[in-house]
Amino acid sequence: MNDNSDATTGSYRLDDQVGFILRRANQRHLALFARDIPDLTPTQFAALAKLCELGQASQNALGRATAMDAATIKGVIDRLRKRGLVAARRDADDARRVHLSPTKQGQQLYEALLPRAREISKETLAPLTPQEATLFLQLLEKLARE
Amino acid sequence: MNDNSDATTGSYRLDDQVGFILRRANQRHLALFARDIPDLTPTQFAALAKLCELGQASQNALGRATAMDAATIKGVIDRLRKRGLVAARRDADDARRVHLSPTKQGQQLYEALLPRAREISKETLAPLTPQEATLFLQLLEKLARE
DNA sequence: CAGGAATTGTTCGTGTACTAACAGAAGTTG
DNA sequence: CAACTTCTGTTAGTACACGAACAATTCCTG
Repeated sequence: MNDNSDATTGSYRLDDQVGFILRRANQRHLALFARDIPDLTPTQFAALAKLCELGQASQNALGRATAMDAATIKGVIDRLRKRGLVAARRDADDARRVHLSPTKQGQQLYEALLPRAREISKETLAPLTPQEATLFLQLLEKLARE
Repeated sequence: MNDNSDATTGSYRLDDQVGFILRRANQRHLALFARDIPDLTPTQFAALAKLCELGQASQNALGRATAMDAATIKGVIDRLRKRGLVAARRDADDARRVHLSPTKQGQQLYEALLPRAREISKETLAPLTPQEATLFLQLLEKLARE
């Protein structure tokens, strides 16, 4: 009964902990992204991509759609606006809201980067067989939910 | 042949990309950690845990063992030193090196937190069955390698 | 409709994370 | 042994990421 699978007894090796391996897997993905798309961070690309998917959104709504809190999405959008990829204006119906939409330039950049973005996902999963990759994504999605 | 599994054609949905889900999974883990161990960040705990496992290490070597670059591990160690959890002294044999070891307090804190750390790993994997969790960790490790 | 509650966005502070550039020490090789 | 290279740690700069506190606006409910 000392097989280390119990959460309260047995040895604890940092290298075997989900959190630690998750962090390293994320690091590897970030490195691939930075190599293939150096002009945009993964976070910035996520915000731009989701905004292009949606067509438009308020700032906080875009943050929720991309799993960024209000403080984080603000910085990301500020940088995308500064580069002319995203347009912002005050919402007419709700004076609190900032209405966001991709600029033509933002839309074009997004579409131009799509092949590379697909390639990055592929490379990230390259250590797995196609069957393993499919299964992995299903399990990972379960972990991420909530 | 338009099943979206090709890396160069088909639709691209942000929500289905490895990198995006990986980031969300990591976020969920970080939230669990912060809830159960509010006094230490996951990174700080990783550095302390690995240093306790090894007994001692140079600063950069500890960084490599915990997947942190030189700039990152410095900040982490600075904070652990400030809290009296890690002791540092210049290495006698190699004047470049900073020799690190856990203090008695650091060792005690590490051991006191172990049950909670195990619980966090367990909670993180809770959405999966034990069989799924084992498989998931194997696949994740493959992705993280390199 | 008035007053409390919830939402939106902003700011501040702390903590990763990585790049680039640097200085000093140690190792390698002609 | 001298030049080159590598390794160690440090600093500066940029970019997430989150909690907490805040003001303005809108919503809800009595």
